[in-house]
Amino acid sequence: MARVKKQPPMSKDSLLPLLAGHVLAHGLGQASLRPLARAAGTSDRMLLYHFGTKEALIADLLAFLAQAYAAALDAAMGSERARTRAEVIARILAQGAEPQMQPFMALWWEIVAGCTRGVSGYQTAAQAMMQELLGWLEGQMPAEDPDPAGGARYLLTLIEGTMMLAAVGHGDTARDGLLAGGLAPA
Amino acid sequence: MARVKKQPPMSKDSLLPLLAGHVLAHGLGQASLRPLARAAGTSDRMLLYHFGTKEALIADLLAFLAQAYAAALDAAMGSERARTRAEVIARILAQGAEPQMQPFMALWWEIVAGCTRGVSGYQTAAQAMMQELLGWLEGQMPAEDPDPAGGARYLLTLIEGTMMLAAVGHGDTARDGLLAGGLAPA
DNA sequence: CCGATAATGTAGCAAGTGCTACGTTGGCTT
DNA sequence: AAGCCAACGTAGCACTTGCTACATTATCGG
Repeated sequence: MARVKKQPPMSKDSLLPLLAGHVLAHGLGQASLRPLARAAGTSDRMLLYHFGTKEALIADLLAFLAQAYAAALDAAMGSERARTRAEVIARILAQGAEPQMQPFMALWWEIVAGCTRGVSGYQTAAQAMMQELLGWLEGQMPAEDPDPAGGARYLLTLIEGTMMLAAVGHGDTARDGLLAGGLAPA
Repeated sequence: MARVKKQPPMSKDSLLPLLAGHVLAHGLGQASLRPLARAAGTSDRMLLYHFGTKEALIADLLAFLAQAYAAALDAAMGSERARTRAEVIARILAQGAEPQMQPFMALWWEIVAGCTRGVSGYQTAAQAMMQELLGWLEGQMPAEDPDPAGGARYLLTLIEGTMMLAAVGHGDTARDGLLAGGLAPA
C-alpha cells in the first residue's frame, strides 16, 4: 500500500528555481549536495543524475541566477528616466537596498570572491550580471546627459563601491563620498 | 632513540604568521583545522589548545591580517603627496595591482562576503581595514585639495568600485568610468 | 630530586562531504 | 505481452570536518 505520489517529472528546469532559492537563502559557499537536495525535494543522487557533477550543478545554477537577476532588474526598471545622475544613483541604491534584493547582494559578494580565486563558472556569471546592470544603467541615464555611455560606467563604479562599503558597515563613508562628489542631494 | 626536536615553544604569536600565510594562499572559506595545522607545523589538537575554538582562531587571524594589511600599506606609502586626485587614484590602483597584494585582494572579497552573511568577526576586521585605508587616503590627498576628508571618501568609493569591477573582469569598464569622471589621465 | 602544571601526541567520535554500485520502477515501443 | 531504457530509491564508500578523551612529556618551583 505504498503511496507513490505521482509527481511531475523533475528536470534541471524544475530543479533550478528550488536550488536557487536555497542558495539565495543560505549562501553559495555552504551549498552541499544533500541540503540542496532536501530543498529541492530530492536526493543528492538525483542531483548528480541530472547535473552530472556538483561543479556542473553550480555552473548551471549561476547561469540561472544571473538570468533571475536580469529579470529582477527588468521588473524593477522604472519607465520614466531620471533627470540627473544623482537621481540615477539614488534610484539604484534604493533598489539595491530593497529587502528582496538582499539575498542577491549577499550572493554577489560570494561570486566576486569566487572570481578572485579563479573558480571558472563564477567569472562568467559575474560578467553577465555586470553587463546586465550596465545596460540597465545606460537606459536610465538622463536624456540630456552629455556622455551616457561613459557616465553609466562612472556611476557603475561609484555604485559598486558604495555597495561594498555599505556591506562592511561603511555606508556612511560612501554617502559622504557621494556627497563630496556632487552625486547626492545635500 | 626517538629524536625529539627541541623547538621553540609555539604560541599564538608564532602561529599566526604561518596561519595567515596559508589563508592568504588558499582562502578563508576552505580553511579547516587540519590543513591549517599542517601549514603551521602542528596538529589540529594544538590549534584548538591555543585558540580554544576554530571561531576564535579565525577571529584572531583576521585581526592579525588586518594589522598585516596596515603594515603593508605603511610600507607602500610614498613620502611625497600626490598633486591631483587622479594621481591619488592612480597610485592606489597601481599599488593594489601589485602581485604581492593579490592574496590580500582575494581575501578581502571573502571578508566582504562574510560580512553580508553576518559572520561576526568579519565585520570588525573589515571595518578596521577600511578605516586604515581611509586614513591612508586622507594622508595622500593633494595639499591644496579643497575638501580632503570628503574627497578621500569619494575616492575610496571609486577605488573600491574599480577594484570590484576589475575582480570580475570588468576592469575596462571601471577605467572608462574613471575617465568619464575626469579622474584618470586620458 | 619531586611533584605539579603546562604543553604536546595519539586515537577516536559523530556528522557531513562528493560520488558510486546496484537495485527497482514505470511508461514506451514493437 | 516482451523487452527496454530513462528515471528514481537505498546503501554505502572513502574521506574530511570540528572537537574531545586520554596519555605522555617538558619545565620549573620547592
